[in-house]
Amino acid sequence: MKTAWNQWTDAIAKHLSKQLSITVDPAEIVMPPDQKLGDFAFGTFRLAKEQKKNPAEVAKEIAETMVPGKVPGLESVSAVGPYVNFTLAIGSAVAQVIEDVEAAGERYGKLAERKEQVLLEYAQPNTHKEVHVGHVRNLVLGSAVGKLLSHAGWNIQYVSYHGDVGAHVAKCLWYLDKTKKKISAKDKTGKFLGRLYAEATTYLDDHPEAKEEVSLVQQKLESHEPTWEKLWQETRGWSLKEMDVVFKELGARIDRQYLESEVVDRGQEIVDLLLKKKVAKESQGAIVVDLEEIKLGVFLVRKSDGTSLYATKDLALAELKAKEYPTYQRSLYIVDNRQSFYFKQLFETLHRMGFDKPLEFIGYEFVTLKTGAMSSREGNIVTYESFRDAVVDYARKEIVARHEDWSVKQVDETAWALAMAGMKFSMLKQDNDRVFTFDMEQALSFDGATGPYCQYAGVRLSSILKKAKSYQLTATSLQPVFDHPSEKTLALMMARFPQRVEQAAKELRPSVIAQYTLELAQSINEFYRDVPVLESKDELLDGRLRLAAAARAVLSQALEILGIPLPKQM
RNA sequence: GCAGCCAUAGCUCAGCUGGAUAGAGCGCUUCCCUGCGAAGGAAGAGGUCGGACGUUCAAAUCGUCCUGGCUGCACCA
Repeated sequence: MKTAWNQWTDAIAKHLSKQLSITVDPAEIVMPPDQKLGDFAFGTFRLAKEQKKNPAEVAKEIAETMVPGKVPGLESVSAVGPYVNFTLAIGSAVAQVIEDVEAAGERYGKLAERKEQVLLEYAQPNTHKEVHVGHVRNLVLGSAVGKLLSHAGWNIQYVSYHGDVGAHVAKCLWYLDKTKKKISAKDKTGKFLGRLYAEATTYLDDHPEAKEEVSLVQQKLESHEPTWEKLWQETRGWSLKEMDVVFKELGARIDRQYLESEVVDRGQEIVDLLLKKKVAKESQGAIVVDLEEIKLGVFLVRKSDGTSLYATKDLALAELKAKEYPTYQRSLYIVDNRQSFYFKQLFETLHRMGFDKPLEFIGYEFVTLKTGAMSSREGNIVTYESFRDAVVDYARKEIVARHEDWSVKQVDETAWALAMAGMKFSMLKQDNDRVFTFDMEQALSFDGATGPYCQYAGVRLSSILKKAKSYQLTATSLQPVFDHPSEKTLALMMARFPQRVEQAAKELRPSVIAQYTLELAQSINEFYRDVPVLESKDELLDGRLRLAAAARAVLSQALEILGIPLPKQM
């Protein structure tokens, strides 16, 4: 379906093409920097060059000879400098956008459905460690990328991957055993294990001689020694259960949970295969893939003691994914940018072993603190839980201050919606390739460019619509009665949504949608500031209410991509 | 040494498939609630778009070089 926006630019481009006897692409119809100049603009640079004339003159000629009425909905044409500016009539423009949104309903802004499957790997916290704000960025970003691609029509399969074996597990369990910690029922959490892991790390720094003991534990774990195996399975369960809760809270969908333990054996087989195919070779006792000639260094796939490492398992994981999802068209990995070099090596190695399925790496910069990098060693990790609790508490306090009469349930539900908005929006509003400096003080603000700000605009519209229920609507069909510039600004903003979704999906950048949501919220603010909806009469009242409802629908769609709910009240 | 990312207002960031006076938010200075909710809005101060050269009618945007910061680069994950 052609959107209102495309209809306008197409019509203008077509008319210009005809009048000037040249081909004007609709993409050449752009937006002026200031809406006072017009709603659309056409730069005459190319034309002027061809005709060897001054661009301003060309613009003036076009504007003078063009009859606005020839293009439906167009009100006026004017030349400013080298640009021809086009202004739409408010009434019909707004009505057209509302009709678009109403007709599309839930599908507004969504691109044509396609069958192709996309694998999206994200959510890779390890077991036996704490889930911290760094993981939150991954989870929130991954979910948004998935939603974005869904809107663009792809069939997304969300996949998580957890390191449940390896040195860090051995370290944690070794320390648990060594210190003979008493474990109470409430200790059976991933958080508890994460703290143990941190303590173990500190201990080992002071007692490097104990590393041999850890190594021994790791060997016992890898040889499935029954007592250790049992402890491993039990503790892993705590972590996985906790992650499950975290993912659910953040609305991070997982269709298939992969664990390193299920690919480690196959990984070793693949290394043997690579050796046989001479893709890999022995070096200093270890097995590597030499990628020096393409400046990718050497890729270690098996340690000299014969045990596996990350790469060993990732090779097998790629294979397993391809086996379980044989028809996938794209396979995305949402991973910390610090691993981009590693992933280049991995993809190249997969390629050399004959793996020809498409793979894409989506990197994002890490999360740091004002006081410096987060490190379990220094114990300055901001855990997901502490972050969430602080934001929820803050939200609750703000709500109670405004609504003394609300029930506990109402306060809790709304606090949750605001907290999620605050957390997610702050993580999504900036681009992936920017280091995110986590600042609790900033996180605890719902003013300005924040998630709650966006929600507030929607809530205000809801408030108007709710009050309007007592009004008697007289008109049934939408009339082009709109007359305020703020109505048009809002409508044009709504009309731009589909193309922003398309852009964001193409670039895999949820920040495009976050920025759009802010702009839309601002337009909504202008609208209800300037336009007295409930004081309007008859068709105008009806039209404005429908504009408000449509605007709220678009806002809600945009927020949905970001994983942010729109509360009824706040 | 090799590679990747970043550099735009005091701070946090948009804008980057070249185009009209470089935009938000925070903070700061003033205003606006008996008005469809002030988690809002209006106004103001604040910028050599890191630097140089180049391409172009036109560069924050493209290219080259440089500077500064961050991050990777063999037995961690």
